[in-house]
Amino acid sequence: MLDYEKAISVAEQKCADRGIRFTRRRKQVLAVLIKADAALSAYEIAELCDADGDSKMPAMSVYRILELLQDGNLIHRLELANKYVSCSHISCSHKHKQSQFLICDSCRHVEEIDLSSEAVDALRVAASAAGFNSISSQLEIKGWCAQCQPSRN
Amino acid sequence: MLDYEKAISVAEQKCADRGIRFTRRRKQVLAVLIKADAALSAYEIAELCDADGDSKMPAMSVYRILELLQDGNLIHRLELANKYVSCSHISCSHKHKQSQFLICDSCRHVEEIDLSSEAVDALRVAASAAGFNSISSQLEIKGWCAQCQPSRN
DNA sequence: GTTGAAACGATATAGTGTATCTTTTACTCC
DNA sequence: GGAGTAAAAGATACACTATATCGTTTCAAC
Repeated sequence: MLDYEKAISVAEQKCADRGIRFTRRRKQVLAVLIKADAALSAYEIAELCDADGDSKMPAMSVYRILELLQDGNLIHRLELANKYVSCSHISCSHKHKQSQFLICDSCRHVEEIDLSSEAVDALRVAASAAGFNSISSQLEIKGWCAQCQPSRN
Repeated sequence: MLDYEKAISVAEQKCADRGIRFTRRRKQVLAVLIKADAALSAYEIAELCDADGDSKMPAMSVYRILELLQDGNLIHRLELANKYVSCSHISCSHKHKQSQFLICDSCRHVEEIDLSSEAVDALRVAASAAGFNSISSQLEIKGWCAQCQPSRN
């Protein structure tokens, strides 16, 4: 899990750089995602904000804020399963054009990994052979983490 | 695109083997998927059945039939994009435990490919290093086919 | 304080999918 | 051929994910 305090301060700085506010709502959403350390749906995020805070978080706000956080590279949207996860590189200077995710099909824990360039090249070659000139910079792979044994395949 | 007649006859045989009927509705859904040669949503399939046939195809029936066809390994469900596609191996004896798909983000054309064992191994190794003991037997990769240039990444 | 843009709230609605119950179809047994 | 039976299909309701739109609030600059 990320260093929470550091991630929040980085997020504050990034918002300042973009000339936008890092409001209570935005902080709530990011905090929930960081603390969850798993992929959450927008509505799950709203519920956790409700539980955490004082006032009700509308789902619409969550969607707006998720989009904003995504534009700031603070979170990622996982298309497999329609869920969202905090970027594991918020608080490091590491630039990453590519995003690769392992998603546990059981507990939804997400690991953001760096595939070897050989592995990525192998995918590109296979894609090229099948007539695909380019592949997405985001790769999502479902699996089962060490804590969860595969129940199905 | 698949040999339509052959694929249908194989599907008939597979249903007979399972002791279930290959009804008009089931044939309609499979036929639409084979002829489309692209990933379709359940509701798109229903619409195409409507256009093709004489009576209205209810969406619920489509979902039921898709599940049944999937159980018979006649089609695949693509979780990226919530769409369905006919199995490219319907009419060949080729057994495939693994399924790997390239999905064009623009035209939704799907290629079912066979990754080299080296590429798959590289993914497994990376997953293992990140604490994932096993990965899904279905891999979905978004990209852009030769006809569609990448508009975004 | 006024103003204006950003942020948020609220409602409506579209798309995807599941649950449940009823009706129809088709096969078997007589 | 007709009744009984189970599979298949129809129909309705509803949950979840997501977007569109419009009104309201907040906050910083002036």
